[in-house]
Amino acid sequence: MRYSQTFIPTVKEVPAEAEIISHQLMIRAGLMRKLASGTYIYLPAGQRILLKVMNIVREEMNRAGAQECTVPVVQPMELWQKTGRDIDYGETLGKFRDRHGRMNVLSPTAEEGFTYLASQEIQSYKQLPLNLYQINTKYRDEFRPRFGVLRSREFLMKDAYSFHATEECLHKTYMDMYHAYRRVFARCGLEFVIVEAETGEMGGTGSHQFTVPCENGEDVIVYTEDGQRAWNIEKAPVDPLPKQPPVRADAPAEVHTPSVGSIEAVCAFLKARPQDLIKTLIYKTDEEVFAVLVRGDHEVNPEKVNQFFVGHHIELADEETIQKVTGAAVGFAGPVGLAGRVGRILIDHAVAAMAVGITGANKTDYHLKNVVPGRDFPLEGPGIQVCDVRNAVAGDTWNGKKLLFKRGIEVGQVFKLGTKYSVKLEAFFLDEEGRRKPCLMGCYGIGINRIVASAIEQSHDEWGIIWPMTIAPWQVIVTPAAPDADVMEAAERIYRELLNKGVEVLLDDRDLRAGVKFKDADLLGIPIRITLGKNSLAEGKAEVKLRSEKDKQMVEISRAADFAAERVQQMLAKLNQI
RNA sequence: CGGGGUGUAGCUCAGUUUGGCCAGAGCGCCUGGUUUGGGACCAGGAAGUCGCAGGUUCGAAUCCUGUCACCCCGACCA
Repeated sequence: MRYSQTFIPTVKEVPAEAEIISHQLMIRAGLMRKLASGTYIYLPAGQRILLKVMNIVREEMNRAGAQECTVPVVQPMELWQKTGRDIDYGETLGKFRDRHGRMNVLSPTAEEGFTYLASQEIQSYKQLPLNLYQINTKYRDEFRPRFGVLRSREFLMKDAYSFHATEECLHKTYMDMYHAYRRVFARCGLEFVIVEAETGEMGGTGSHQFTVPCENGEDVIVYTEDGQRAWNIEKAPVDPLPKQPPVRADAPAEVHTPSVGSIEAVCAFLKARPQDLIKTLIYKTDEEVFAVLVRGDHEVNPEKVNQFFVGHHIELADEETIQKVTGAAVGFAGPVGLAGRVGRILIDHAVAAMAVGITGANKTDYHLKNVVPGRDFPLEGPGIQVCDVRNAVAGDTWNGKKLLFKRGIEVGQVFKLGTKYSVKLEAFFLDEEGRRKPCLMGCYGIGINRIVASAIEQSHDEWGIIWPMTIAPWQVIVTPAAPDADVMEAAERIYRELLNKGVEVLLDDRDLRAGVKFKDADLLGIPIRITLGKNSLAEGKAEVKLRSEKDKQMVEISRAADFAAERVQQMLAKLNQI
């Protein structure tokens, strides 16, 4: 392709709207433009990259035995009402009413669509397993789109759904997909970490996330110091802390703490440290109010709490409920005398390990000091449980191994769904003995746009993007660096040779100074550049430079195309060989 | 949805506190010339209802009211 014929509008200045490097470079390199908050137009170079990623994903899905379909983006609301996800998804679910008054959903994911299909088509165990996927636009009306394409309202997702008669069969496909995912991300040139993930409200039986470590990631990865285990922070377990040696403590005493509700405020007021406090949070489900106790410097992990209320949605209680249960305003709840006033009390191990602490007094504007867990409030009894309900923090261990932390971008997730959707949408089959059973399901997602953004986050320098060969918009750029006709001619010849060899090559035939061409080539991140200048031409040589390396190499002009084509093959092979 | 911030030329921004002599700069774009291996130089030029709608005023980018959009933090998120 000739640069003069392309539409690659690069920009010098950093766009004001872009905060993180991948977002900045995607705009600066002319890959995309914003249409509205969280929605982007992909320009030709960006589109080429997306297509390359999609093709890698497609090849690996097909290799793993999944078959490609397409399910409509616009789906009837009734389908979503059957699974209850019209409610569960809340405001994030995009919907609109059509001219007939029917409500429609803009698909944020497609369990419903594929399970509907299975419910219509699958009758016998002989049809199983079945593994179907699509690569299609998804829409989520995010509260706050951000970080360019890392959290956008509209995005491309590869989503696969598998149907099985047995747990073993589900597990086999799950592992096939797991390995296919490893291949996908490796081929895209990404460094990634596989973490154990929470199955959340979906009540599934297992899940892994594929995460690209980088500063700008929204997810937190927790891993053991020996690298043997890794989790999403939502899932990461922690060892109970050692019980602190008992101290002589007087009976609990009320202290007047007017309007001092937050942890920081209490600390400042009582000259205490956050770890000396016991935080009491009041939660509710649709049928019960319960309390969670964590140390003042710890955070409740809602996913861990959720394990105790499978199938229910938990949320922080409203002011009115808190007032009713504790008899005090928000900020003054405490465990002393709380048993019996709430359905359950979950006490984090770290709280149980405390010798003495400060808590709310269940009385507005008062706290209690000298509170000794076990003495002043029970650590066991009906509805009372000491357990792991907080986020891991620096210094924590698991099985005695130190836990370390990293930020990351989630680019894929595999998930054993169980029968949640097949039961609700009646995707049943008859087994060998004629019994009617719901299909066991797995679902498997990959964020196509996120792969692109993470590749940039992970591979760039001060000049621009450095694409892995497998997903680069072009493999080679030929840059005539002088306006002379013979230089241009030599470049043309190399360009045609490369085209004939099937190399994806861009010829920078623009009437511009060499510096501008170099800047654009670097910004765009094309892996190999062949430069022709007056001097090198006089010596019969062309210069070959890898985007990822500083050094250039002089090659005989007659061999330049061959040389570059070989390098392309080597670089592709290196990424594809796994 | 709560908190903070920003809307002025295609882009990045100054000007708003203290209303008028204030429609500006750099980059980009167009024309001509010189230049030609790391975002060239000179000369000339086009380009903005100052987000939008009201209001105050002799006079509004600037003050007031409303509204919209965008960005950041938080809450939320298979």
